[in-house]
Amino acid sequence: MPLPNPPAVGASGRRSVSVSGPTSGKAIPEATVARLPVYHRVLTSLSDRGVPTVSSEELASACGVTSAKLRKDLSYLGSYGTRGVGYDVAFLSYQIARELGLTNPWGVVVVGVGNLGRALVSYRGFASRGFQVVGLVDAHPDVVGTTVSVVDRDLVVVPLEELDELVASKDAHIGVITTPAEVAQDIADRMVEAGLRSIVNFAPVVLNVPEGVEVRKVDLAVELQVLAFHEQRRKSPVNGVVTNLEPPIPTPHDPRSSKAMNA
Amino acid sequence: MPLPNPPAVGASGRRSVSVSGPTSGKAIPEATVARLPVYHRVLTSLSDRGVPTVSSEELASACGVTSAKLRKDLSYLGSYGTRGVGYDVAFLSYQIARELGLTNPWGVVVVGVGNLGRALVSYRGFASRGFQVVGLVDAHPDVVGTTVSVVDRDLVVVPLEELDELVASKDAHIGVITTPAEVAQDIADRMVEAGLRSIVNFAPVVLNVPEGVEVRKVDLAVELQVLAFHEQRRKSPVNGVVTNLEPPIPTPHDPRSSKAMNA
DNA sequence: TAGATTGTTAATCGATTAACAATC
DNA sequence: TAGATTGTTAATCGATTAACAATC
Repeated sequence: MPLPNPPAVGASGRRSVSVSGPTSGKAIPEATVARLPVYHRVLTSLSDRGVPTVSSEELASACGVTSAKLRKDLSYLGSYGTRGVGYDVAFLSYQIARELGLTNPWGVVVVGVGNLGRALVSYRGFASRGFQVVGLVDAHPDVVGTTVSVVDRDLVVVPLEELDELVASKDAHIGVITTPAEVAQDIADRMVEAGLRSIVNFAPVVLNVPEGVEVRKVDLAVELQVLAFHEQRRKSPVNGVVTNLEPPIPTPHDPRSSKAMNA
Repeated sequence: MPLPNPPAVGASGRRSVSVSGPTSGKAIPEATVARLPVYHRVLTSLSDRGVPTVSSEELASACGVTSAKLRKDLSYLGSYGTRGVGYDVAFLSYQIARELGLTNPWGVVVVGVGNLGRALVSYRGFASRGFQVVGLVDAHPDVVGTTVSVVDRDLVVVPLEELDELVASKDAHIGVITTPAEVAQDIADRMVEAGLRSIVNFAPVVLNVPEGVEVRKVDLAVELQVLAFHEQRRKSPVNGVVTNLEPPIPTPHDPRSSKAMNA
């Protein structure tokens, strides 16, 4: 019974995501980790449609990356393809799921049950394999005690004071912040205090967290502003600024009255 | 009347974001562009609190980056600081706003007025300087014709067929997709057809768009999965996989019956 | 002036890419 | 076998970092 190609251990040794690899071995670059969920989703979709195998060219195209990048990314996980054939969809999907830690469920606590929080927990993407909303928290008395239906059942919103208890009793690992910006830092502090080490932050603030706690920020305003930058470039393709002679709006006062504006 | 330090033109010439710079000149790296909105927000906050000047060390700390990175980023825009003093908050804020194209407003059209779409348009972050929701679109007859209050006024949801007309009449430049995944590609096609070149996609699919159209993807599932990866590493710090001897769930069929699983 | 802080340089690091030997 | 496609290499590219000369 021939074993799969043994994962190429050793290699050079870039500094990346701690240790990992198929059964032992190489570190996985952060850029690769961020793409694995996309590969996994597309593979799941192919699997649902009954596609048995896929080439790196086909899969890459469906994922919006180049085939070279895809193959390189997958090579960090091990040798799961077959030369001349491609990848077995179900097998590769499972390997990625395993690498991402999706084979057992992670408990998620959502703090801030306003419009956004409610929208997210009812969002299909949340139910995607490996995650379960195990608690809803809010500080507002009007919201606490109300029932919100998440994917598989109903949850009662609990007050902020019960966050610690909730995290412990439900074995939650991930916190999602959907509060107003003003209170987000306080919520983050409480989450860390409660033992959470992974946070998704939807509030438009930079969170200050201790070493070892990972924060992923989701910010519509940032996305819009990056797009606006490119829109502006489109309008004046050669020389950035269109209305360059408009009146200097802010009048620098403190130092640098010399640095007012230039034509 | 001394002019500000002339922007250092020329330099080496990395390939980055087309052309740009203070009044002419250097390209701005994408990584820098993605951080400018954060700098801008923090500067706005400092300005609101009446802080007149800030050092790169202070600002960097508030933005969650290193001061070296901050200064390098700002150097792409021009020389807007004062050695020995720091940066004038209002002045620097304005320069970044100008660079990002936030000095004139960009019209935004939101397609998909479900829970998420509604939450986003009522979200404060949307009202952040330079953006205005000028249209709401939905395909569902129950939603079309209903009124939704956005930041400054009410908008009536229009049917998908009126997207072209809407984009043209309101001079919209950015499209936001908050529909179910199944229809997102169709919506993207229609947006491109309507003339939009900037899209924010909240649907969990990879959109296929022509050259020149920019898509920013926002995906909670991806964020959660990246965090799950790190959580898993935390559980088994040395050797990635904990339950490595669990039964091989997917049985690869097509090729590679040889590549079943390894211990 | 002396102290503080910027703007820039150069080295390092990580990510991408193209090409191709290995091999199914 | 001949054709197809992976896994890996090496070159390139872009981003980060530390250090410091310039200068307010």
